[in-house]
Amino acid sequence: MSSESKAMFTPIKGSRTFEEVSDQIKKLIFDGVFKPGDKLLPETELAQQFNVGRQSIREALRILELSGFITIQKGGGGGAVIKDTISSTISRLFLDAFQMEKITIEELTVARFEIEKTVLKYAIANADETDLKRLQENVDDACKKIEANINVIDENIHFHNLLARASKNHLFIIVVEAVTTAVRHFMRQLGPDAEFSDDKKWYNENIIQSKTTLAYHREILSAVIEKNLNKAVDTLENHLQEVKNRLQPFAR
Amino acid sequence: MSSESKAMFTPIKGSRTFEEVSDQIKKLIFDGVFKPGDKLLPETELAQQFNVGRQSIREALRILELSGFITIQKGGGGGAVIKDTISSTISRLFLDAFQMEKITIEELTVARFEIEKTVLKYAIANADETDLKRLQENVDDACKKIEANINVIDENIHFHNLLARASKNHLFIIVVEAVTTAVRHFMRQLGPDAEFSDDKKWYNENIIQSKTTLAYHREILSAVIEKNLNKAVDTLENHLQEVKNRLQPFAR
DNA sequence: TCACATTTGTCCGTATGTATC
DNA sequence: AGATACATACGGACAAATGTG
Repeated sequence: MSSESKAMFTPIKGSRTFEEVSDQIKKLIFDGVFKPGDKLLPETELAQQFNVGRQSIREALRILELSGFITIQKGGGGGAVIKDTISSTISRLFLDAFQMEKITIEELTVARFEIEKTVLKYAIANADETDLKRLQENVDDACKKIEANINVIDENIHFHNLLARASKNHLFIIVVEAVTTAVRHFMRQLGPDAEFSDDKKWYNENIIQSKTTLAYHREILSAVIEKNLNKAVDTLENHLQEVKNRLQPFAR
Repeated sequence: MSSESKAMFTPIKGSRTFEEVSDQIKKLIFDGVFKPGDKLLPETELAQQFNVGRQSIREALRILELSGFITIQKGGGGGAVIKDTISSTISRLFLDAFQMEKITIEELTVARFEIEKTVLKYAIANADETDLKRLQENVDDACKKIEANINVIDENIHFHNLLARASKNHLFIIVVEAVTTAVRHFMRQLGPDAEFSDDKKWYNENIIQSKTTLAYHREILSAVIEKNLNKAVDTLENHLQEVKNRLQPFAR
Protein backbone atom coordinates (compact mmCIF):
# COMPACT_ATOMS: atom_id res chain seq x y z
CA MET A 1 0.00 0.00 0.00
CA SER A 2 2.90 2.35 -0.62
CA SER A 3 0.82 4.32 -3.08
CA GLU A 4 -1.89 4.90 -0.50
CA SER A 5 -0.12 8.05 0.68
CA LYS A 6 -0.55 9.68 -2.71
CA ALA A 7 -4.04 10.89 -1.88
CA MET A 8 -5.79 9.67 -5.00
CA PHE A 9 -9.52 9.62 -4.93
CA THR A 10 -10.06 6.74 -7.30
CA PRO A 11 -13.10 5.13 -5.72
CA ILE A 12 -12.94 1.57 -4.48
CA LYS A 13 -14.26 -1.05 -6.85
CA GLY A 14 -18.00 -1.12 -6.38
CA SER A 15 -17.73 -4.76 -5.41
CA ARG A 16 -20.20 -5.48 -8.12
CA THR A 17 -19.70 -8.75 -9.94
CA PHE A 18 -20.77 -7.48 -13.35
CA GLU A 19 -18.24 -4.66 -13.11
CA GLU A 20 -15.43 -7.06 -12.41
CA VAL A 21 -16.50 -9.15 -15.36
CA SER A 22 -16.67 -6.17 -17.74
CA ASP A 23 -13.33 -4.88 -16.43
CA GLN A 24 -11.67 -8.22 -17.02
CA ILE A 25 -13.00 -8.50 -20.57
CA LYS A 26 -12.09 -4.86 -21.23
CA LYS A 27 -8.56 -5.56 -20.06
CA LEU A 28 -8.30 -8.54 -22.38
CA ILE A 29 -9.32 -6.26 -25.24
CA PHE A 30 -6.73 -3.64 -24.22
CA ASP A 31 -4.08 -6.34 -24.07
CA GLY A 32 -4.96 -7.54 -27.54
CA VAL A 33 -6.13 -10.98 -26.44
CA PHE A 34 -9.50 -10.18 -27.99
CA LYS A 35 -9.24 -8.40 -31.31
CA PRO A 36 -11.93 -6.75 -33.45
CA GLY A 37 -13.96 -9.43 -35.16
CA ASP A 38 -13.43 -12.00 -32.42
CA LYS A 39 -16.59 -13.47 -30.99
CA LEU A 40 -17.14 -13.89 -27.27
CA LEU A 41 -18.49 -17.11 -25.86
CA PRO A 42 -22.27 -17.38 -25.40
CA GLU A 43 -23.65 -15.90 -22.21
CA THR A 44 -24.23 -19.28 -20.60
CA GLU A 45 -20.65 -20.41 -21.21
CA LEU A 46 -19.24 -17.08 -20.06
CA ALA A 47 -21.26 -17.51 -16.89
CA GLN A 48 -19.64 -20.91 -16.34
CA GLN A 49 -16.12 -19.64 -17.12
CA PHE A 50 -16.44 -16.69 -14.72
CA ASN A 51 -18.40 -18.82 -12.30
CA VAL A 52 -21.16 -16.21 -12.00
CA GLY A 53 -24.81 -16.05 -12.95
CA ARG A 54 -26.09 -15.17 -16.39
CA GLN A 55 -27.57 -11.91 -15.16
CA SER A 56 -24.13 -10.63 -14.15
CA ILE A 57 -22.77 -11.58 -17.57
CA ARG A 58 -25.65 -9.80 -19.26
CA GLU A 59 -25.10 -6.58 -17.33
CA ALA A 60 -21.37 -6.77 -18.05
CA LEU A 61 -22.08 -7.15 -21.76
CA ARG A 62 -24.46 -4.22 -21.54
CA ILE A 63 -21.60 -2.09 -20.18
CA LEU A 64 -19.19 -3.23 -22.88
CA GLU A 65 -21.81 -2.61 -25.55
CA LEU A 66 -22.54 0.90 -24.34
CA SER A 67 -18.84 1.69 -23.95
CA GLY A 68 -18.24 0.87 -27.59
CA PHE A 69 -16.23 -2.34 -27.20
CA ILE A 70 -18.67 -4.90 -28.55
CA THR A 71 -21.78 -5.23 -30.66
CA ILE A 72 -24.41 -7.86 -30.00
CA GLN A 73 -26.56 -9.77 -32.44
CA LYS A 74 -29.52 -11.93 -31.63
CA GLY A 75 -30.37 -15.29 -33.06
CA GLY A 76 -28.39 -18.32 -34.11
CA GLY A 77 -24.74 -17.70 -34.91
CA GLY A 78 -25.13 -14.35 -33.17
CA GLY A 79 -23.57 -13.18 -29.94
CA ALA A 80 -21.11 -10.55 -28.75
CA VAL A 81 -18.48 -9.50 -31.27
CA ILE A 82 -15.48 -7.29 -30.47
CA LYS A 83 -15.83 -4.07 -32.42
CA ASP A 84 -14.39 -0.62 -31.79
CA THR A 85 -17.19 1.94 -31.79
CA ILE A 86 -15.78 4.26 -29.15
CA SER A 87 -15.87 7.31 -31.46
CA SER A 88 -19.56 6.99 -32.17
CA THR A 89 -20.17 6.28 -28.50
CA ILE A 90 -18.51 9.57 -27.57
CA SER A 91 -20.57 11.32 -30.24
CA ARG A 92 -23.74 9.89 -28.73
CA LEU A 93 -22.82 11.20 -25.30
CA PHE A 94 -22.09 14.64 -26.75
CA LEU A 95 -25.56 14.60 -28.22
CA ASP A 96 -26.92 13.77 -24.78
CA ALA A 97 -25.01 16.76 -23.41
CA PHE A 98 -26.78 18.98 -25.96
CA GLN A 99 -30.18 17.61 -25.11
CA MET A 100 -29.42 18.17 -21.45
CA GLU A 101 -28.89 21.78 -22.51
CA LYS A 102 -25.33 21.71 -21.24
CA ILE A 103 -24.14 23.17 -24.56
CA THR A 104 -25.86 25.89 -26.57
CA ILE A 105 -25.88 26.42 -30.32
CA GLU A 106 -23.79 29.55 -29.83
CA GLU A 107 -21.15 27.65 -27.89
CA LEU A 108 -21.20 24.89 -30.47
CA THR A 109 -20.66 27.27 -33.36
CA VAL A 110 -17.82 29.14 -31.67
CA ALA A 111 -16.03 25.99 -30.60
CA ARG A 112 -16.59 24.33 -33.94
CA PHE A 113 -15.03 27.20 -35.85
CA GLU A 114 -12.01 27.35 -33.58
CA ILE A 115 -11.42 23.62 -33.70
CA GLU A 116 -11.96 23.24 -37.43
CA LYS A 117 -9.70 26.23 -38.02
CA THR A 118 -6.94 24.31 -36.29
CA VAL A 119 -7.90 21.17 -38.18
CA LEU A 120 -7.44 23.03 -41.46
CA LYS A 121 -3.93 24.02 -40.44
CA TYR A 122 -2.94 20.42 -39.84
CA ALA A 123 -4.92 19.12 -42.81
CA ILE A 124 -2.98 21.43 -45.13
CA ALA A 125 0.25 20.24 -43.55
CA ASN A 126 -0.50 16.53 -43.41
CA ALA A 127 -3.11 15.62 -46.03
CA ASP A 128 -1.94 12.95 -48.43
CA GLU A 129 -3.25 11.92 -51.84
CA THR A 130 -5.83 9.57 -50.33
CA ASP A 131 -7.30 12.31 -48.18
CA LEU A 132 -7.61 14.71 -51.09
CA LYS A 133 -9.12 11.98 -53.23
CA ARG A 134 -11.72 11.19 -50.56
CA LEU A 135 -12.60 14.87 -50.20
CA GLN A 136 -12.88 15.26 -53.98
CA GLU A 137 -15.12 12.20 -54.18
CA ASN A 138 -17.25 13.62 -51.40
CA VAL A 139 -18.01 16.88 -53.21
CA ASP A 140 -18.48 15.11 -56.53
CA ASP A 141 -20.87 12.68 -54.90
CA ALA A 142 -22.83 15.48 -53.25
CA CYS A 143 -23.02 17.30 -56.56
CA LYS A 144 -24.50 14.31 -58.37
CA LYS A 145 -27.04 13.69 -55.64
CA ILE A 146 -28.17 17.29 -55.62
CA GLU A 147 -28.81 17.08 -59.35
CA ALA A 148 -30.82 13.92 -58.71
CA ASN A 149 -32.76 15.71 -55.97
CA ILE A 150 -31.36 13.44 -53.26
CA ASN A 151 -30.79 14.80 -49.76
CA VAL A 152 -27.10 15.36 -49.06
CA ILE A 153 -27.01 16.19 -45.35
CA ASP A 154 -24.90 13.13 -44.61
CA GLU A 155 -22.42 13.86 -47.39
CA ASN A 156 -22.04 17.49 -46.38
CA ILE A 157 -21.51 16.55 -42.76
CA HIS A 158 -19.02 13.90 -43.75
CA PHE A 159 -16.89 16.48 -45.58
CA HIS A 160 -15.88 17.90 -42.21
CA ASN A 161 -15.08 14.47 -40.83
CA LEU A 162 -12.84 13.85 -43.84
CA LEU A 163 -11.06 17.14 -43.21
CA ALA A 164 -10.44 16.07 -39.63
CA ARG A 165 -9.12 12.74 -40.84
CA ALA A 166 -6.68 14.57 -43.11
CA SER A 167 -5.24 16.32 -40.06
CA LYS A 168 -3.89 12.91 -38.98
CA ASN A 169 -4.77 13.66 -35.34
CA HIS A 170 -7.18 11.15 -33.85
CA LEU A 171 -8.22 13.48 -31.06
CA PHE A 172 -9.37 16.05 -33.61
CA ILE A 173 -11.12 13.30 -35.53
CA ILE A 174 -13.08 12.20 -32.46
CA VAL A 175 -14.01 15.74 -31.40
CA VAL A 176 -15.03 16.83 -34.89
CA GLU A 177 -17.13 13.70 -35.31
CA ALA A 178 -18.86 14.43 -32.01
CA VAL A 179 -19.57 18.00 -33.08
CA THR A 180 -20.78 17.11 -36.56
CA THR A 181 -23.01 14.39 -35.14
CA ALA A 182 -24.73 17.03 -33.05
CA VAL A 183 -25.04 19.37 -36.04
CA ARG A 184 -26.54 16.61 -38.16
CA HIS A 185 -29.03 15.86 -35.41
CA PHE A 186 -30.26 19.44 -35.44
CA MET A 187 -30.20 19.64 -39.24
CA ARG A 188 -32.50 16.67 -39.50
CA GLN A 189 -34.97 18.30 -37.15
CA LEU A 190 -35.21 21.08 -39.74
CA GLY A 191 -36.70 18.62 -42.20
CA PRO A 192 -40.08 18.83 -43.95
CA ASP A 193 -41.81 17.61 -40.82
CA ALA A 194 -40.93 20.84 -39.03
CA GLU A 195 -43.83 23.11 -38.28
CA PHE A 196 -45.16 25.85 -40.55
CA SER A 197 -43.38 24.82 -43.71
CA ASP A 198 -44.97 22.71 -46.39
CA ASP A 199 -42.86 20.10 -48.05
CA LYS A 200 -42.45 21.80 -51.40
CA LYS A 201 -41.22 25.07 -49.95
CA TRP A 202 -38.79 23.31 -47.64
CA TYR A 203 -37.57 21.16 -50.47
CA ASN A 204 -36.64 24.11 -52.70
CA GLU A 205 -34.91 25.85 -49.86
CA ASN A 206 -33.05 22.67 -48.99
CA ILE A 207 -31.73 22.40 -52.55
CA ILE A 208 -30.52 25.99 -52.47
CA GLN A 209 -28.81 25.47 -49.12
CA SER A 210 -27.19 22.26 -50.31
CA LYS A 211 -25.77 24.03 -53.35
CA THR A 212 -24.46 26.86 -51.19
CA THR A 213 -22.80 24.39 -48.84
CA LEU A 214 -21.34 22.48 -51.75
CA ALA A 215 -19.82 25.67 -53.13
CA TYR A 216 -18.20 26.41 -49.79
CA HIS A 217 -16.86 22.87 -49.56
CA ARG A 218 -15.39 23.10 -53.06
CA GLU A 219 -13.65 26.32 -52.18
CA ILE A 220 -12.28 24.94 -48.92
CA LEU A 221 -11.02 21.86 -50.73
CA SER A 222 -9.27 23.90 -53.41
CA ALA A 223 -7.72 26.06 -50.69
CA VAL A 224 -6.44 22.93 -48.96
CA ILE A 225 -5.00 21.64 -52.23
CA GLU A 226 -3.33 25.01 -52.85
CA LYS A 227 -2.16 24.93 -49.23
CA ASN A 228 -3.68 28.39 -48.81
CA LEU A 229 -4.59 28.45 -45.11
CA ASN A 230 -5.96 31.98 -45.02
CA LYS A 231 -8.35 31.31 -47.88
CA ALA A 232 -9.46 28.05 -46.30
CA VAL A 233 -10.10 29.65 -42.92
CA ASP A 234 -11.96 32.61 -44.37
CA THR A 235 -14.19 30.34 -46.40
CA LEU A 236 -14.79 28.11 -43.39
CA GLU A 237 -15.82 31.11 -41.32
CA ASN A 238 -18.37 32.23 -43.89
CA HIS A 239 -19.61 28.69 -44.24
CA LEU A 240 -20.07 28.09 -40.52
CA GLN A 241 -21.67 31.48 -40.08
CA GLU A 242 -24.30 30.44 -42.57
CA VAL A 243 -24.76 27.10 -40.84
CA LYS A 244 -25.21 28.92 -37.55
CA ASN A 245 -28.01 31.01 -39.02
CA ARG A 246 -29.71 27.84 -40.17
CA LEU A 247 -29.48 26.38 -36.67
CA GLN A 248 -30.78 29.58 -35.09
CA PRO A 249 -34.24 28.07 -34.41
CA PHE A 250 -32.63 25.92 -31.74
CA ALA A 251 -30.89 28.81 -30.01
CA ARG A 252 -32.00 29.66 -26.52
CA MET B 1 -44.71 7.81 -42.33
CA SER B 2 -44.10 10.98 -44.33
CA SER B 3 -40.56 11.20 -43.01
CA GLU B 4 -39.76 7.76 -44.39
CA SER B 5 -38.79 9.31 -47.73
CA LYS B 6 -35.97 11.30 -46.19
CA ALA B 7 -33.56 8.37 -46.36
CA MET B 8 -32.29 8.57 -42.81
CA PHE B 9 -30.48 5.57 -41.52
CA THR B 10 -31.59 5.74 -37.95
CA PRO B 11 -31.89 2.06 -37.22
CA ILE B 12 -35.16 0.59 -36.05
CA LYS B 13 -35.48 0.30 -32.33
CA GLY B 14 -33.72 -2.87 -31.36
CA SER B 15 -36.99 -4.19 -30.03
CA ARG B 16 -35.21 -4.66 -26.76
CA THR B 17 -37.39 -3.91 -23.78
CA PHE B 18 -34.59 -2.57 -21.62
CA GLU B 19 -33.72 -0.05 -24.34
CA GLU B 20 -37.27 1.17 -24.50
CA VAL B 21 -37.32 1.55 -20.74
CA SER B 22 -34.04 3.48 -20.65
CA ASP B 23 -35.15 5.64 -23.58
CA GLN B 24 -38.41 6.50 -21.83
CA ILE B 25 -36.67 7.44 -18.59
CA LYS B 26 -34.02 9.38 -20.50
CA LYS B 27 -36.76 11.31 -22.27
CA LEU B 28 -38.40 12.16 -18.96
CA ILE B 29 -35.04 13.53 -17.79
CA PHE B 30 -34.63 15.59 -20.98
CA ASP B 31 -38.15 16.96 -20.54
CA GLY B 32 -37.39 17.97 -16.96
CA VAL B 33 -39.92 15.63 -15.38
CA PHE B 34 -37.05 14.07 -13.45
CA LYS B 35 -34.58 16.60 -12.12
CA PRO B 36 -31.15 16.12 -10.52
CA GLY B 37 -31.63 14.89 -6.99
CA ASP B 38 -34.90 13.11 -7.70
CA LYS B 39 -35.01 9.46 -6.74
CA LEU B 40 -36.40 6.81 -9.05
CA LEU B 41 -38.79 4.18 -7.73
CA PRO B 42 -37.27 0.89 -6.54
CA GLU B 43 -36.55 -1.68 -9.23
CA THR B 44 -39.48 -3.87 -8.28
CA GLU B 45 -41.96 -1.01 -8.47
CA LEU B 46 -40.50 0.23 -11.75
CA ALA B 47 -40.95 -3.29 -13.09
CA GLN B 48 -44.63 -3.14 -12.15
CA GLN B 49 -45.12 0.35 -13.62
CA PHE B 50 -43.51 -0.59 -16.95
CA ASN B 51 -45.07 -4.04 -16.79
CA VAL B 52 -41.74 -5.75 -17.48
CA GLY B 53 -39.45 -8.04 -15.55
CA ARG B 54 -36.97 -6.76 -13.03
CA GLN B 55 -34.07 -7.89 -15.19
CA SER B 56 -35.09 -5.48 -17.96
CA ILE B 57 -35.30 -2.66 -15.43
CA ARG B 58 -31.83 -3.48 -14.14
CA GLU B 59 -30.28 -3.43 -17.62
CA ALA B 60 -32.04 -0.15 -18.36
CA LEU B 61 -30.64 1.36 -15.13
CA ARG B 62 -27.22 0.05 -16.12
CA ILE B 63 -27.46 2.02 -19.38
CA LEU B 64 -28.59 5.19 -17.63
CA GLU B 65 -25.83 4.81 -15.06
CA LEU B 66 -23.13 4.36 -17.69
CA SER B 67 -24.50 7.23 -19.78
CA GLY B 68 -24.13 9.58 -16.84
CA PHE B 69 -27.79 10.17 -16.03
CA ILE B 70 -28.10 8.43 -12.67
CA THR B 71 -26.04 7.13 -9.79
CA ILE B 72 -27.04 4.07 -7.81
CA GLN B 73 -26.59 3.22 -4.15
CA LYS B 74 -27.26 -0.06 -2.47
CA GLY B 75 -29.06 -0.68 0.77
CA GLY B 76 -31.96 0.87 2.58
CA GLY B 77 -32.77 4.42 1.57
CA GLY B 78 -30.62 3.81 -1.52
CA GLY B 79 -31.67 3.49 -5.12
CA ALA B 80 -31.25 5.34 -8.39
CA VAL B 81 -30.83 9.11 -8.12
CA ILE B 82 -30.89 11.51 -11.07
CA LYS B 83 -27.47 13.11 -11.36
CA ASP B 84 -25.68 14.69 -14.32
CA THR B 85 -22.28 13.07 -14.75
CA ILE B 86 -22.11 13.21 -18.55
CA SER B 87 -18.82 15.16 -18.57
CA SER B 88 -16.97 12.60 -16.51
CA THR B 89 -18.57 9.85 -18.58
CA ILE B 90 -17.14 11.39 -21.75
CA SER B 91 -13.75 11.70 -20.03
CA ARG B 92 -13.85 8.01 -19.16
CA LEU B 93 -14.53 7.07 -22.77
CA PHE B 94 -11.65 9.28 -23.93
CA LEU B 95 -9.41 7.37 -21.58
CA ASP B 96 -10.65 4.16 -23.13
CA ALA B 97 -9.75 5.56 -26.54
CA PHE B 98 -6.19 6.14 -25.30
CA GLN B 99 -5.89 2.66 -23.89
CA MET B 100 -7.16 1.30 -27.18
CA GLU B 101 -4.18 3.17 -28.65
CA LYS B 102 -6.47 5.21 -30.84
CA ILE B 103 -4.70 8.38 -29.68
CA THR B 104 -0.97 8.81 -29.13
CA ILE B 105 0.84 11.06 -26.67
CA GLU B 106 2.07 13.13 -29.60
CA GLU B 107 -1.45 13.67 -30.88
CA LEU B 108 -2.65 14.47 -27.38
CA THR B 109 0.03 17.09 -26.81
CA VAL B 110 -0.53 18.80 -30.17
CA ALA B 111 -4.31 18.87 -29.81
CA ARG B 112 -4.11 19.94 -26.20
CA PHE B 113 -1.91 22.92 -27.00
CA GLU B 114 -4.13 24.05 -29.86
CA ILE B 115 -7.32 23.72 -27.86
CA GLU B 116 -5.98 25.34 -24.69
CA LYS B 117 -4.54 28.15 -26.81
CA THR B 118 -8.05 28.88 -27.98
CA VAL B 119 -9.35 28.47 -24.45
CA LEU B 120 -6.90 31.13 -23.26
CA LYS B 121 -8.26 33.54 -25.86
CA TYR B 122 -11.80 33.16 -24.60
CA ALA B 123 -10.76 32.99 -20.96
CA ILE B 124 -9.06 36.37 -21.27
CA ALA B 125 -12.16 37.74 -22.93
CA ASN B 126 -14.76 36.20 -20.64
CA ALA B 127 -13.23 35.44 -17.25
CA ASP B 128 -15.03 37.12 -14.36
CA GLU B 129 -13.92 37.78 -10.79
CA THR B 130 -15.06 34.36 -9.62
CA ASP B 131 -12.96 32.60 -12.24
CA LEU B 132 -9.85 34.58 -11.36
CA LYS B 133 -10.45 33.97 -7.69
CA ARG B 134 -10.75 30.22 -8.23
CA LEU B 135 -7.56 30.18 -10.29
CA GLN B 136 -5.73 32.20 -7.64
CA GLU B 137 -6.94 29.84 -4.92
CA ASN B 138 -5.77 26.91 -6.99
CA VAL B 139 -2.19 28.10 -7.28
CA ASP B 140 -2.12 29.22 -3.65
CA ASP B 141 -3.43 25.84 -2.59
CA ALA B 142 -0.85 24.00 -4.67
CA CYS B 143 1.90 26.18 -3.21
CA LYS B 144 0.94 25.33 0.35
CA LYS B 145 0.70 21.63 -0.38
CA ILE B 146 4.10 21.58 -2.05
CA GLU B 147 5.63 23.15 1.04
CA ALA B 148 3.91 20.48 3.12
CA ASN B 149 5.27 17.79 0.79
CA ILE B 150 1.80 16.82 -0.42
CA ASN B 151 1.31 15.60 -3.97
CA VAL B 152 -0.38 18.23 -6.16
CA ILE B 153 -1.13 16.36 -9.38
CA ASP B 154 -4.86 16.88 -8.93
CA GLU B 155 -4.50 20.60 -8.21
CA ASN B 156 -2.21 21.17 -11.17
CA ILE B 157 -4.55 19.29 -13.49
CA HIS B 158 -7.51 21.21 -12.13
CA PHE B 159 -5.86 24.53 -13.05
CA HIS B 160 -6.48 23.74 -16.71
CA ASN B 161 -10.09 22.78 -16.05
CA LEU B 162 -10.59 26.12 -14.30
CA LEU B 163 -9.12 27.93 -17.30
CA ALA B 164 -11.58 26.13 -19.54
CA ARG B 165 -14.40 27.08 -17.22
CA ALA B 166 -13.36 30.71 -17.49
CA SER B 167 -13.82 30.53 -21.26
CA LYS B 168 -17.57 30.15 -20.59
CA ASN B 169 -17.87 27.59 -23.37
CA HIS B 170 -19.20 24.25 -22.16
CA LEU B 171 -17.87 22.38 -25.17
CA PHE B 172 -14.35 23.52 -24.34
CA ILE B 173 -14.93 22.60 -20.72
CA ILE B 174 -15.95 19.05 -21.64
CA VAL B 175 -13.09 18.54 -24.11
CA VAL B 176 -10.45 19.98 -21.79
CA GLU B 177 -11.70 17.84 -18.92
CA ALA B 178 -11.49 14.77 -21.13
CA VAL B 179 -7.93 15.65 -22.13
CA THR B 180 -6.75 16.47 -18.62
CA THR B 181 -8.30 13.27 -17.29
CA ALA B 182 -6.13 11.33 -19.72
CA VAL B 183 -3.05 13.36 -18.75
CA ARG B 184 -3.70 12.73 -15.07
CA HIS B 185 -4.05 9.03 -15.75
CA PHE B 186 -0.59 8.92 -17.33
CA MET B 187 0.92 11.19 -14.67
CA ARG B 188 -0.18 8.83 -11.95
CA GLN B 189 1.47 5.91 -13.68
CA LEU B 190 4.72 7.83 -13.30
CA GLY B 191 4.43 7.51 -9.52
CA PRO B 192 6.93 5.93 -7.13
CA ASP B 193 5.64 2.49 -8.04
CA ALA B 194 7.07 2.84 -11.53
CA GLU B 195 10.00 0.62 -12.34
CA PHE B 196 13.66 1.47 -11.75
CA SER B 197 13.18 4.49 -9.52
CA ASP B 198 13.36 4.31 -5.78
CA ASP B 199 10.85 6.32 -3.83
CA LYS B 200 13.22 8.97 -2.50
CA LYS B 201 14.66 9.88 -5.88
CA TRP B 202 11.22 10.07 -7.48
CA TYR B 203 9.96 12.13 -4.60
CA ASN B 204 12.62 14.82 -4.98
CA GLU B 205 12.09 14.99 -8.71
CA ASN B 206 8.35 15.20 -8.19
CA ILE B 207 8.77 18.20 -5.91
CA ILE B 208 10.94 19.95 -8.47
CA GLN B 209 8.44 19.26 -11.25
CA SER B 210 5.57 20.47 -9.12
CA LYS B 211 7.36 23.73 -8.43
CA THR B 212 8.13 24.19 -12.11
CA THR B 213 4.51 23.57 -13.03
CA LEU B 214 3.34 25.94 -10.33
CA ALA B 215 5.59 28.67 -11.69
CA TYR B 216 4.15 28.20 -15.17
CA HIS B 217 0.62 28.32 -13.80
CA ARG B 218 1.36 31.52 -11.87
CA GLU B 219 2.69 33.15 -15.00
CA ILE B 220 -0.26 32.03 -17.11
CA LEU B 221 -2.65 33.35 -14.48
CA SER B 222 -0.94 36.73 -14.30
CA ALA B 223 -1.01 36.92 -18.10
CA VAL B 224 -4.74 36.20 -18.05
CA ILE B 225 -5.27 38.90 -15.43
CA GLU B 226 -3.23 41.34 -17.51
CA LYS B 227 -5.19 40.18 -20.57
CA ASN B 228 -1.86 39.54 -22.29
CA LEU B 229 -2.72 36.74 -24.72
CA ASN B 230 0.71 36.42 -26.30
CA LYS B 231 2.41 36.01 -22.96
CA ALA B 232 -0.17 33.49 -21.82
CA VAL B 233 0.14 31.41 -25.00
CA ASP B 234 3.94 31.47 -24.95
CA THR B 235 4.00 30.32 -21.35
CA LEU B 236 1.44 27.63 -22.06
CA GLU B 237 3.56 26.35 -24.94
CA ASN B 238 6.65 26.06 -22.77
CA HIS B 239 4.59 24.45 -20.03
CA LEU B 240 2.99 21.83 -22.25
CA GLN B 241 6.30 21.11 -23.94
CA GLU B 242 7.70 20.21 -20.56
CA VAL B 243 4.66 18.09 -19.74
CA LYS B 244 5.12 16.30 -23.04
CA ASN B 245 8.70 15.40 -22.12
CA ARG B 246 7.47 13.99 -18.85
CA LEU B 247 4.92 11.84 -20.68
CA GLN B 248 7.51 10.65 -23.19
CA PRO B 249 7.79 7.20 -21.56
CA PHE B 250 4.31 6.44 -22.87
CA ALA B 251 5.08 7.52 -26.42
CA ARG B 252 5.04 4.84 -29.08
C1' DT C 1 -25.49 -1.69 20.28
C1' DC C 2 -28.79 -4.35 18.06
C1' DA C 3 -32.36 -5.78 15.36
C1' DC C 4 -35.26 -4.47 11.31
C1' DA C 5 -36.86 -2.80 6.95
C1' DT C 6 -35.56 -1.41 2.48
C1' DT C 7 -33.26 -1.87 -1.75
C1' DT C 8 -29.72 -3.40 -4.74
C1' DG C 9 -27.02 -7.49 -6.09
C1' DT C 10 -26.99 -12.24 -7.56
C1' DC C 11 -28.40 -16.81 -8.98
C1' DC C 12 -31.45 -20.32 -10.98
C1' DG C 13 -35.09 -22.30 -13.87
C1' DT C 14 -37.77 -21.67 -17.68
C1' DA C 15 -39.85 -19.83 -21.71
C1' DT C 16 -39.88 -17.04 -25.97
C1' DG C 17 -38.18 -14.65 -29.98
C1' DT C 18 -35.03 -14.52 -33.74
C1' DA C 19 -31.47 -15.33 -37.02
C1' DT C 20 -28.64 -18.98 -39.37
C1' DC C 21 -28.10 -23.26 -41.70
C1' DA D 1 -39.48 -25.81 -43.79
C1' DG D 2 -37.41 -27.48 -39.78
C1' DA D 3 -33.72 -27.78 -36.51
C1' DT D 4 -30.32 -25.38 -34.05
C1' DA D 5 -28.07 -21.73 -31.41
C1' DC D 6 -28.30 -17.76 -29.30
C1' DA D 7 -30.01 -13.45 -27.01
C1' DT D 8 -33.96 -11.82 -24.69
C1' DA D 9 -37.26 -11.90 -21.03
C1' DC D 10 -39.99 -13.36 -16.89
C1' DG D 11 -40.52 -15.01 -12.01
C1' DG D 12 -38.96 -16.51 -7.75
C1' DA D 13 -35.64 -16.75 -4.26
C1' DC D 14 -31.89 -15.47 -1.33
C1' DA D 15 -27.62 -12.74 -0.12
C1' DA D 16 -25.51 -8.43 0.96
C1' DA D 17 -25.41 -3.72 2.06
C1' DT D 18 -27.11 0.40 4.23
C1' DG D 19 -29.92 3.44 6.73
C1' DT D 20 -33.41 3.69 10.74
C1' DG D 21 -35.45 3.10 15.17
